[in-house]
Amino acid sequence: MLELAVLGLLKEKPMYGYEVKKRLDERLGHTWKFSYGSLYPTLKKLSKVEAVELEFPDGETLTRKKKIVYRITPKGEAIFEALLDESGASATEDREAFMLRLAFFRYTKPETRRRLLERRRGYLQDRLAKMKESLKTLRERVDAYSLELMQYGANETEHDIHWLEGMIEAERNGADGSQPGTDPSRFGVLRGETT
Amino acid sequence: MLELAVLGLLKEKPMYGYEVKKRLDERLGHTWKFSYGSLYPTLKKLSKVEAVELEFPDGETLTRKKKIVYRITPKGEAIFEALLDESGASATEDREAFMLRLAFFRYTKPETRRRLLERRRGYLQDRLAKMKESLKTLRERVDAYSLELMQYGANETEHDIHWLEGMIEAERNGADGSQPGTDPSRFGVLRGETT
DNA sequence: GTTAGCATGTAAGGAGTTACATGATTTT
DNA sequence: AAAATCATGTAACTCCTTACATGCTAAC
Repeated sequence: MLELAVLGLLKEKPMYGYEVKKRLDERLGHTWKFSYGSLYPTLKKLSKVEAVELEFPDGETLTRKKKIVYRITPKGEAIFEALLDESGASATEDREAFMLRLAFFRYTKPETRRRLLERRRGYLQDRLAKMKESLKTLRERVDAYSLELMQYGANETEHDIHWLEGMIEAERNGADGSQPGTDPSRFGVLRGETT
Repeated sequence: MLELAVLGLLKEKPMYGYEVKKRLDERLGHTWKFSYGSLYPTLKKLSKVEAVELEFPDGETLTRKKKIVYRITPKGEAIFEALLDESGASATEDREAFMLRLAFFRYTKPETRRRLLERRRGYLQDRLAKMKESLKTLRERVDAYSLELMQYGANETEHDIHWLEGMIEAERNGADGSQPGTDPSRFGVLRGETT
């Protein structure tokens, strides 16, 4: 996960490790968090397989400590694509994995996007049906707190299905040749202007 | 997490490991999942510290394989309470940890419940403010997919704050002596009857 | 001049997963 | 009699966290 996220972000521009974390927190912090204790080892690992290269902004040699800019290499781009493709069950069943893929949708083919969105929708529809079943049979047998939690889950799932539906629709209306991810009007299904 | 969940569920009645997983999936599967590969080692660990005791339903000795009922012991109840109490930052900042606590609210004092709910609300309010800030500054700099993701996050957070507000209110109206978790009318903030 | 935030890293360990392996029981 | 589901378990491994450690730089 972290490798995919880091490479995906470095595609935008070279960055410090610190900045990588800050930006990923901004965009994905809602769904997925990680610590510096996993970030730096990951960057190290990526540089060991030559997916990223290091740069020292002061012009000093590598003896100088602190402040390292990481830049993605062509090999890194290839690894990124491989990781993005390798989206088996995890990318549809795991919320975090799915959201991470969504964050990098602009690097995927329209067809890949549609497939992922529809699989996720299908999975959630399935789960929603099961949740409603459980709610029916358990309504009298569990306490109010557990029930509230289950109801919350069902509501959220329903909401998510709606959201996905809107995005699938938007993909359909924009997938005929327009550049991916440049037209904001295709989205905003749930926008509701919170300001 | 798993230890807390398993002990909490076993407080209801003795069960097979298999049943433990099924029931936890029903109630918490929306937020939190686990595999049998972690369940059985956990049960083993719990029995090693005498938090649970084993029972063989066929009346056979332990030579007989398969089908083991686990029953929580007084020591297990103590461990459960300790784990439930030890809710530092994780229980308010980590969605899964918070939801797990919520599932066992009926075993906590009204005061503990109020504290947890309010801390979680405070945390989400904080994050929402930061998310809105990010949205403002990033609106022109990131692609539509990332933006949609961030907007989704903000919407969901707002929704969650509302939900918590309803529960805090419900706690206030029901915390004056009524048995915890027995009056379903205190809830249903988001119910909306999905059937 | 001290607090807050920027910036990087490591060692030990926790909490799970995946894949495998086995066999009983129920349903079709 | 085959397939699904019930039921239990282990070994190797992955991914990440926590706690620690260091030092720079900007703001107040």
